[in-house]
Amino acid sequence: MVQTAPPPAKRTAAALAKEKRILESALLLFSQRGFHGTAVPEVAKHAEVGAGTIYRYFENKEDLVNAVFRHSKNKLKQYLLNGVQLNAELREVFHQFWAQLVRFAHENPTDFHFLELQDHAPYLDQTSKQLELEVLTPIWMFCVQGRKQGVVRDMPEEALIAMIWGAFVGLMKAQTLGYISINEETLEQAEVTCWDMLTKA
Amino acid sequence: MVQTAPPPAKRTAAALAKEKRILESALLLFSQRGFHGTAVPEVAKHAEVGAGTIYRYFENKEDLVNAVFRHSKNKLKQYLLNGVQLNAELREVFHQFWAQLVRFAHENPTDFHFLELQDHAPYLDQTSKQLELEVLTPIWMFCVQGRKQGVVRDMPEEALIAMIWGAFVGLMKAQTLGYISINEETLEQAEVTCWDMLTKA
Amino acid sequence: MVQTAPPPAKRTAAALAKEKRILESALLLFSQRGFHGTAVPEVAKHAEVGAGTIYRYFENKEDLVNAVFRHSKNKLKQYLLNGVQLNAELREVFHQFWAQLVRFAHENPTDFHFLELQDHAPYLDQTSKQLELEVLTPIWMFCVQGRKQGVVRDMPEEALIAMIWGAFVGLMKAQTLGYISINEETLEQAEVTCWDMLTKA
Amino acid sequence: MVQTAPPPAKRTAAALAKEKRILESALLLFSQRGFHGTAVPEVAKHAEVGAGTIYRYFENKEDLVNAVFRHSKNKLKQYLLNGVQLNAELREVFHQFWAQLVRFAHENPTDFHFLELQDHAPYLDQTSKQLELEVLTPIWMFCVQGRKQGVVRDMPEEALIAMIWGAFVGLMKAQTLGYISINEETLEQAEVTCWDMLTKA
DNA sequence: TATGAATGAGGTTTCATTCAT
DNA sequence: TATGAATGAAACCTCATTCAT
Repeated sequence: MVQTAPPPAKRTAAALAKEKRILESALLLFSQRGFHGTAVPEVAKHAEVGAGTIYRYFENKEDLVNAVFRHSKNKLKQYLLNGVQLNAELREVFHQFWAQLVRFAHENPTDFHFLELQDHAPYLDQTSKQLELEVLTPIWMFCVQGRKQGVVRDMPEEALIAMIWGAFVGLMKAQTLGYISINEETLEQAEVTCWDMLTKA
Repeated sequence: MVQTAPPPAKRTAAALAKEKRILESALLLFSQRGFHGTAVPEVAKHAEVGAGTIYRYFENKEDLVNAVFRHSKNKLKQYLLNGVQLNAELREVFHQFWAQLVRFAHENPTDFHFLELQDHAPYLDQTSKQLELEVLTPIWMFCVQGRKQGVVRDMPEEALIAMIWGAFVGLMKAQTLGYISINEETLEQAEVTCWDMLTKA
Repeated sequence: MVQTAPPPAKRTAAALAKEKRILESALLLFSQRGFHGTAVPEVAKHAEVGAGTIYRYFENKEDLVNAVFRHSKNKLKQYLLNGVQLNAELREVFHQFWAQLVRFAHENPTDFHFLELQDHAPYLDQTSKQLELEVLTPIWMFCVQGRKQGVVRDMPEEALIAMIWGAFVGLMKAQTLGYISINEETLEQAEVTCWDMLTKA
Repeated sequence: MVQTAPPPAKRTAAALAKEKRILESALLLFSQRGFHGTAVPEVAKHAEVGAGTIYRYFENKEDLVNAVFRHSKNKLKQYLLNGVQLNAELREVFHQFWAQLVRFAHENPTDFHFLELQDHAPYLDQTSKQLELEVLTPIWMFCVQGRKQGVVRDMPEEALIAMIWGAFVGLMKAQTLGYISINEETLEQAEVTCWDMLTKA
């Protein structure tokens, strides 16, 4: 064979790298200025590609933001799915959930900021909305289990989850906005506080 | 002189009414589509004034959104200042804070949505940022008092406040997004939960 | 009355004049370069208005080209409706039709060029397509009448009309492209030729 | 040397086939959407070649459309040159011209549509414009001959040709636009009509 | 030679702001 | 003072053309 086919992996690799740069740039700018406040050419410039190139990878701006959303949400999902052993003792499971949330927010501050500080509803498509629910599933199952064991506080699980999640987000947001500075100790106290939300008589 | 200036009181009244309409329209649209997603002419149309009129009351779009922000935040401030007797017993004070928050969110859903579901940092001016802190002052004082009495959980007040506030916002957000439906009972259970967050184990 | 309302006619007059300038500029450029070959800002520049102004008068480019089409087609319709006495003798009616066509093409060369030398189908809306048929109605009625009187050649009227119309267009097109130069005499000979197309051997 | 140049004959054959595919695709799309309405990458996709490949065969888009034009016009030229015996009797020659036109339009509807329903002037180069005239030459000679024999109507040949051609085009256009449906009989009646245009006293 | 990913100029359209009325 | 028509910069997106592979 004189003319070997070019390794498809290579072409794909370059394309994937470029797509990744675009997604990362979009995530950063969207998280800073919001969807409407971010211009596609700005994303292109930050990703060091031509403006038109973005439209080879994403149908339009809305498709792009959905891709960013899904990417971040999937990352979060992995943290919660892989880092938590659901068959452990309840107190331990909650501890692991908390630790994973902290790890996610620490290792991916931009993703966290993007996911929590915006009202995504207007541009999310069905797939993205579905994903949003999926992420909460393990937490919800954990609550149901706790309820059965009589450990979880007597109120609708969904409301409890929303409050605990909101407490965590509030903590992170306060830090981002510079209202507080969080250290290890505070984080552990916060974890206890949230466990108490979930359970205390 | 054929055209006498109208009595200043009347002019002021009419002007104030017009400014109010502009602020209300801006609040509504900003809360629905965000700052960048809202066009000034749209605000004018909704307020039933000419597009140019808005620029007689506000320097530019950014000035407008700051005015909206301050207006909503001041409203919230009033709820927390006027509706709470700080010299009452701690448990009761917290109960009143909670009731006022609920009342505010219930009576001013658009203001609440606008204040909590957006990342305002990019366009808020110094005055607005100052106001943001002021609103928290009574709550902060309440916490400090509780700390002195040994009732409040042992962790930084600012972090505690951020978490409790976040829990409330999370609850409201979940309702807005349609994840849960909140009734009186759930709200009371949520209040207890937050009190448990605040107080020692 | 101290402050008379501004004469609405005046405001309307200015707006109408501007709309007219836009329509005329669009007609000229569309007729020269076609729909896709003409940029909206070019039209704006030629009409001496801002690019955005066009979108105050027309929803979008397609709406604009439809307005141009209808304007030109209506003009043609008036020539054929007003300038022809349908109750005259057949030979005379045809003569008048011809004269009106010639007058229209002579007095509105750009309209004629636009209407005949483009394939409008892809962007015409229903109203415009309807209008296209209306213009042919008087001619069609004339043919039917001639058929009854046994004067018109024995073949489908629609085909006959298409051929006569095509012959006229071909004549004008040849002149526009510089293949021939038409004088009064030739036009009259052409008229006779078309009458001969219409009538029996 | 591992990679020897392919035999020139083979290369030429493959290249010719590819060029043909490009020309056919361009013809189809240009005829449907016009020059400015057709994107070069679309042509490439339809021809199943890379976008860059087109630029190995044609300098640019304008060069491509000229090639398409010449190709179609040459095809038409062949129909008129090869299918007509100019030394036959006049009535018969005309009949053959007509038959060839019909055959061309029937066998090459896309070419016919492309050639007649667009205003090519803006992008045709000199060679193409020259060709346009060449096609008419046999018809013109036929007219001159007829004139000598006193059979052709007394008016400028060029005008007559333009009208007859226009009549034929009008007939085809009406069919394409769905205004009429043409059968064998109508076509023959149309032929007689055009002969009458050419000759009738 | 053939490809098609990449580009950026330029297309259509929107909108913050101005200004004549 | 109030208006809203007008503007043009800038948004989103397309596409003729190039060039590394």
